[in-house]
Amino acid sequence: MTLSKTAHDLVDHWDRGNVLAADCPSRAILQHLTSKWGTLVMVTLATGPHRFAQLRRRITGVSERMLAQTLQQLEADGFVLRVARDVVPPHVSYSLTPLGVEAAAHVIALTAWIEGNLPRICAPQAPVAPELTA
Amino acid sequence: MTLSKTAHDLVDHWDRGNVLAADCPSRAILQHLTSKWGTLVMVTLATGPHRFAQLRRRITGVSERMLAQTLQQLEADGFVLRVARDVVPPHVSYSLTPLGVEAAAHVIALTAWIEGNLPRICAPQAPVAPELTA
DNA sequence: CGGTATACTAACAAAAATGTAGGTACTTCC
DNA sequence: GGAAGTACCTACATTTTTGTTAGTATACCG
Repeated sequence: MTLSKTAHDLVDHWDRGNVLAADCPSRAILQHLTSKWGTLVMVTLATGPHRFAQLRRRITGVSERMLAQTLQQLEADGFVLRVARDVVPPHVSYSLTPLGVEAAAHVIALTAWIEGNLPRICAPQAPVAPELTA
Repeated sequence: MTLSKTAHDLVDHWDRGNVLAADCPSRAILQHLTSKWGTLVMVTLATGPHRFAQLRRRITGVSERMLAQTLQQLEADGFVLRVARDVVPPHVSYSLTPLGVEAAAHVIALTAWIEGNLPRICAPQAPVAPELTA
């Protein structure tokens, strides 16, 4: 009986993820973490807990809607922790969970590499491709 | 004259990127690398050169259109190299440039972490959030 | 000779992401 | 007292992304 299917393990046979498989849950997680704002939220929260408005000010360009949505998603995935104090002018604090800290380490490595190598990346090729710029 | 603006350096004063700034070019690069298919293409090409149809078969779920678009973008950014042999049934080979190899290392670290920790991520929380699942 | 494969592009359509505006309930600052 | 700040949500509008279908020129397989 060593090859039982254990049927429930992870909703499916994904005891180990495979992002190249379209229906593997790992792909959804990857999308959340690498979404336009998800990455930036992770990077920012890695520097310490932030309040909603505070995040919004640091991450230039996010709308309230997108920030809220992104935070909820990351919270659902277990990467960020939301702590709300029930006071009258609302006070909510967002921070990374232990799992979030691990994940953040990787996205930070990527963003840091990009930031540090921007000159190399922008310089040579990339002749201002007309429509691919955006 | 040590503080000249050198006006062109990087289209702007971005000698070092800052993804938190909305108009910093690093943010666009980040988007390309972390786009839905961009990440998967990088991961796949990191295992060696691939032809178009080959990539399409390995990355489950991409449409031809998206794959072509993604490849062009990554090529413009200087991460992938496209080599076309002008033969009648077209033969094109895609591979990572040295810059691409460096970038790929980071996205691979992230995807590998996710794949390896899927049980931890899916297990506890994430009670199948109704609409955030997708 | 008909079907399949290659590497795409163009045109059109549908779906998903994102932005905007307005509202809430109450407090602090000027 | 009026303005601004807090942390959001809801509805609506727009933008972006993604998918679908068809087409190209030619060669190989049976």
